[in-house]
Parts: sequence; structure tokens; C-alpha cells
Amino acid sequence: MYRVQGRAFCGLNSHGSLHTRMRAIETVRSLLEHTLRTKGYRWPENAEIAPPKDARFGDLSCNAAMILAKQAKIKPRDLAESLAAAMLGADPPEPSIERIEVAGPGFLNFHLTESFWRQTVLDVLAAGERYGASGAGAGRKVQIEFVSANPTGPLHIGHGRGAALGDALARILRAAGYDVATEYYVNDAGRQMRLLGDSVWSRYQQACGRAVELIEDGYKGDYISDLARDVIKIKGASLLEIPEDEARAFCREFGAREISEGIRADLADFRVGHDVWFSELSLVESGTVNQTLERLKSEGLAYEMGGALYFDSTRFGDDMERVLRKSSGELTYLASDIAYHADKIARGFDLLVDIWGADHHGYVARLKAAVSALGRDPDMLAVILVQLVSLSRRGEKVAMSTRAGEFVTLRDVVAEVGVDSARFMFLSRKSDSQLDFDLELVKEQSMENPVFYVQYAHARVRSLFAKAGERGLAAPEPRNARLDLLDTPEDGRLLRLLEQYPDTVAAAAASLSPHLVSFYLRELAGALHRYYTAHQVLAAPDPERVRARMLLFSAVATVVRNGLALLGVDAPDSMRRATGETGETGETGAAESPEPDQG
RNA sequence: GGGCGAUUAGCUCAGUUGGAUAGAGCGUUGGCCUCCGGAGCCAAAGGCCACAGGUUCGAAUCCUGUAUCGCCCA
Repeated sequence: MYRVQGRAFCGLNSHGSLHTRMRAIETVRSLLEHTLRTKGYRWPENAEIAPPKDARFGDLSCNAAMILAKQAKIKPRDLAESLAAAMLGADPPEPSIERIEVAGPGFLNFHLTESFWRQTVLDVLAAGERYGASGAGAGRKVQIEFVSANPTGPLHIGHGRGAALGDALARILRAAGYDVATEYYVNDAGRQMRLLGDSVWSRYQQACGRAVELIEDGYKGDYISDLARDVIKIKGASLLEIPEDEARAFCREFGAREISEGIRADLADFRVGHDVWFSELSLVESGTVNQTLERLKSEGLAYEMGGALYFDSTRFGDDMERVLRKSSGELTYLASDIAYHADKIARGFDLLVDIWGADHHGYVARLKAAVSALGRDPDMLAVILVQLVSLSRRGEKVAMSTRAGEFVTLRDVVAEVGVDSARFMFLSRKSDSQLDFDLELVKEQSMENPVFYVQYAHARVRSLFAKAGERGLAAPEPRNARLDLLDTPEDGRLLRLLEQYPDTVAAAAASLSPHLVSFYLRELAGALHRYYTAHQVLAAPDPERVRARMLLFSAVATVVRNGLALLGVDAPDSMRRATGETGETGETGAAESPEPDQG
């Protein structure tokens, strides 16, 4: 997470900071790199400077000597000793380094001065909500495509996981200095849309009294009947009078539009927005798909056989050729997916991130092959596969069917547990592990759901400041504050964590892993709670100490707030109000009866 | 039959891309309110990192097999 150099995701990590003051890792690295140069060594490729897991090993630890030892033909510890001596004797001396120790097989352990860490409070307060932001991404253009569910039904909880992930990733990458665009690809062409239209059409006919069978493989949820009733409200029975093709088309377009609007509303209520909604149909109708296929053909990467058109993806590492256009003339999803990604590439993105459900993993190889075929490095496409979410209630699995009464839609789940809980839960797991989402545990607000633990840390500070206001204590001025009074172990812990935050954000961005932020926040909140128990703030021994601790707490609250903002989670001033309700006030019915709707 | 992902404490999960004595929360057990919010804090117990080999100074991490679970494909 704190790698200083090496291969991060697609090589996108680099360095940069909004702060004029050197950060801890940069300080150490710069000193060590300079020392290595004077001794004729180069910085080893995979060396890293990172906080060790055991605080006894100092603030930052580096393994460079162990890596260099082999080529230098020196014992690792001997090399480390000579490097340490050289660094301590550097001219001019590095004032923020207190001491350097050689330990274990040859680690260099750096202890920085307390006054270095105390400066972090000023950094945080000066940067405010920008603290943690960096230029690490150097403005590189990243596109994140996520959710992209077919507009054939409401979003379910699995989509929610992808939505939370994509949205948080966008926020994190923006904070880390990337130029981010988010996009939803609407599969509004093809067979599934026909099935949707036909499903509504058959329900419509039934509702109008015509005895027809439901179509095979059609969509069967209650929302289909609802759509059919909506059609009747608009059109009455008039669709029965027009040619059937037109009636089906109307049902299809109407259904897709209604469902799309529902999806947008669900996402908005989940605090997720996309910059662009991109229509598959528009690619087909504009001829872009056919142009792309022609291009592949002319380059010898696609060929006709038996009336069908094949993409020769095997030459790019896929294990079989893939059909682009069936002999019936129908285009496959892959055909428009390739055209879509060609379009993305043409828009000049440096990195494309696709977030898919794990059940689509079979598409990764062929789409990467497509990117290669389009003449680009396949690693410019990063596919994040989100494992499925299993829903349970008190340990009992909740069936993920569309049967009435099951809480399967994202909307229902969010109405029950709240946006904050749901988002934090999704973002507290790495994306490629399966997630068990227990509705009762999440709702109970027990520590099984750490969002409250983190939010409480923020609320604690805020209510403390409210109390300070009641007592006539003014918010202290950072200038001239006696930060040297932040001298307990608990102070040191908080200060170091505050300093780590920008690295955490940059690491989360570079590895496309929002869960690093949520784990960080749990640690920071824990350190705050511990501090709170160990020391008094407003009732500290002397006024200077009160001011110093208030500044520290203010900085902690800022970082908690900033971190939660990256996850799209609220940072409340008080936990006294119900936290399950968020964003919009619950619309009537949403949180009402959990009983199966017998209608 | 092929492929992808997973397997770490009783449960849910981290583990900084190969580093030092493997961590957290929940649960269990035992402590902490004269004190700014106890939705909190402290401590203890709990591990053959699925299994077997291999690579090297060093492996939960990388390689090869095997087992189990989930999912895709034919």
C-alpha cells in the first residue's frame, strides 16, 4: 500500500503532493536515494519504504539493503549499517530524522522526530477538505464504466455492490489527481430488449382480456404487470388495434424508458451518478458497429465462415474464435462491445476500468483481445470482477428470486438498512471476495457494521466542539499553538495515522481498491476512541493543552470526513438521530411493511 | 470435460504485490462510568494461513499438483 516504486496497477502510480512540506516517505526516500547514489548504487526496482506493522521497528522501514546486498556482494546487515551511517552523516543533515536503526536481516528502520509528525496537524487544517488529495494521477484520463445493467428490470443488490465500488473508485481517483469520467453502458439493443417488450406485450394483452400465453423465457416479475398497467393508462386498449409489430415496439420502448428512469432514480438515491449514459442502440444505428467489424475484417482479424463473421481472438490470447455476427445476420454482444471500446479508445482515455459481475468473467479474455486487435496495450483495460452478493437475514439465506415479498431489489435493501450502511458494507470488502450481506446485522447497528464506529468518531469530535461552544471555548487558532504538548503515545499514534492518509488514498487509487480507505478509517476511528478514553480534551490540565488537543481532534474529524466522503458515506455531527435514514426522506411505502405483497 | 475466482481465529474479513513474533471486528471470558457521549476503552483465550511438494537469505503471498466451495463455458 505504501510502495514507493514498482509496478502498481498499469503503472499509474507516481508522485506528487499538494503540500509544500515533504511527506514522511518522500523525506526518507530522498535521503536514502541520495546516499545510495554517492555510494554508486541505484535505487533497487522493488525496494519499498513502508510503515512496519510493529511500531517497535520505527516509523518507516526499508528493505533496500537486503535487495542490494546480493549484487554488491556484501552482507545485508553490513550494507545497511554503512548506509545508516552515511545518512546520519549527510550534509546538510536531514532534521526530521531522529535516528536510524539496522534490524533483523537488514532492515533500515527510520524514526522521525515528534515535531515532524506534529506538523501534520497544520497540514490537515490548512488543506481542509482537500487534505488527502494529491497529484499522484498526474491528470491521466481514466474512464470507469459500471453498473451497466440491462434496462430489463430493477437493480438488485449485486448491482448495488458494483455501483458503490465504481462510484467510490471515481471519487478516490479524482482525489488522487486523475481525470475521471464515469459511464453507464445501456444494452438497449438485442434479444433481451425484445424479450422485455414481448413480456410487457403479453401481460398487456392479458390485462385487456385477451387469452394469450406468457412468452417463454420472458420476464416474469410483478414490475412487468405494472408496466402493462401503465401502458393501459396511456393507451387504453388501443394497442390491440394496431399492427402487432408496432405494439411490441411500443411496449419495448416504453418498458425500457420506464425501467431506465427507475434505475437512474435508484442510483441517485444511492448517491451514484454517471457522467455519461451510453446507448448500445446508438452504436448500432449509427453504423459504428458495422464499421468496426469492417475494420477488423480488412486487417485480417475477422473472417467470414458459413455465413457468420468470426473474430480471430486466439491470436491475442483468447482460447477460441468468437462470433461477431451470426449467420442470421444478428450481431452478438461482443460486436457492439468491441465497437463501444473502440469508441472509448478514440475518446483518448489512458485507462479503461470496466466493473462487471463475476458471472461475466468469460468476457475478459475476448475483450482484452479486442483491445489488442484495436492496436492498444490490453492492460489499458482493467476489468474488475465483482463477486456475487448473497443476501441473508439472521444467518438464513434470502432467496434471490424475483418472487414477491423477497427483498431483492437494491431499492428495498437500501430502504431497510440505509445508504451509509449498505455502501460501507460493500466497500469494506475487496471486490473479488464473495460478500454475505446480512440484513439484520447491518440494521442492528452493531459493531458487525463498522460504519457506525467510524461515524461515531466524527460525531464525538463534533459534539465535543459543540460542548466547547457552550462553555465559551473558542475554536483555537493553529497559529502559535503549542503542538509540542501533543506528547503522549496516543498523540503519536493519531499524528502518524493522519500523515498516512494521503498515501492511503493514493494507494487505493493506484490499486483500484476502495476498501483500503474503509480499513484505514476504522483504524483512525479506533485511535480516536482510544485517545478519548485515555485523555480529556476540554478538561485537559492546562489551557494550552486544551487548545492543542482541540486542534488535533479537529484534524482527525477532517480526515474522517474526507475519507467517508470518498466512500460516499455521511459524516454526521450526532449519532443521536436514526442513522438508517439518509439522503432523501423515506418516501411512503418504501420502509413500510416488510410482509410479502399478496397482490 | 475445460476455464476463472476463492480457501487465513468459532463467525465476517484484512494482510501494504516476497519481509521481522500472521492482524482487526463480531462472538466468548474478565475488567473500566465522581470524568467532555459506554454506539466507547482495556485485557485474556482462540491459528498446521485447505493439503503436499518446489523456487531463495526469507513464502499466507510466487510456481506445480491435490481437495473443497462458487461461477462461467461446451
